[in-house]
Amino acid sequence: MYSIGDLSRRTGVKAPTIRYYEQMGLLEAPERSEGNQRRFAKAELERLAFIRHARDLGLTINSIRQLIGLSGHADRPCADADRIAKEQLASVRDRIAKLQKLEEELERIATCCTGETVGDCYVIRALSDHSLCGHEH
Amino acid sequence: MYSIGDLSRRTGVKAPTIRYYEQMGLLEAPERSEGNQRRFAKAELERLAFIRHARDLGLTINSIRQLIGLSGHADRPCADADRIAKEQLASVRDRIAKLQKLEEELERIATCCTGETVGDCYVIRALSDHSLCGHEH
DNA sequence: TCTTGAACCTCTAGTCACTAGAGCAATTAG
DNA sequence: CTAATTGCTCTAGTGACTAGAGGTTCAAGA
Repeated sequence: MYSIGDLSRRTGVKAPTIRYYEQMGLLEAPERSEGNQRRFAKAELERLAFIRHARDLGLTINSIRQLIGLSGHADRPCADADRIAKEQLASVRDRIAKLQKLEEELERIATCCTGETVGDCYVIRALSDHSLCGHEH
Repeated sequence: MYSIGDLSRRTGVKAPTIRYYEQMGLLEAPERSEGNQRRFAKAELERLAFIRHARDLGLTINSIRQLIGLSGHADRPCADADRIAKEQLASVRDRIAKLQKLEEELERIATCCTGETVGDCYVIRALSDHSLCGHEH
């Protein structure tokens, strides 16, 4: 039996966040002590590790809820779980591509500023004038 | 003189978002028609394009407010503008690095699932078990 | 056994950058 | 002149937490 603080230390998830996950239905309401404090079993520790891991991978609370729903039915085809992971992968790749364009452009903007005052600052001119951009966005 | 809809079409920023920017102090309160509708001058169109561009680059509303503050004083050194751009670049690079780790891991997870049912689904096992990860996160 | 201080409880509100909707008023095209 | 479109303000919702108030419980030392 772990207190919320134990769980927090073991998983690196802050206590208010654990309560939030419970509220969002990712964790089941745990047992309580006589004084109404949460007492978690090992299964909950493992589930929280799962949630933490999935969040680190960028899955939304909703996706995680779906995965938890799936894992309750070990006999069902795993195509859904696979689909969720693939969707997540696609979205991550998309975000990377967008950020790389930004990187390129910010690089140009931030390294080309040779002006002494704001009046001739390349940063500000580049932000004002889209035509200075290397590409569309 | 542009209506809010004109401005929206010209900059690709939705009308409610334009009002929001005004409320946040990024745009000055524009003139109004007799019937209390916003009428924007060309300067506001340009400033909105600036804001749009900066938002596309991932700058926060706060950073943009700072830049707008700077650009009002064309005689001040542009080191601040430069710093804001550099900070932004660093944060973008950071995000890219993190996402690339995720990509790697999701790739492994999503392409290795050969199980037929959730019970032996690699996706779910990998999410539960951090030790299956290729690296720390 | 008592006491102290840390950890815990619930509840509300705040964050960011919008977005959606209700319920009206003004403008514009035919 | 009328109908359709566009605009107005205001409130509330989003996601995933985080912070704070104001109170209760627990565990360890004296």
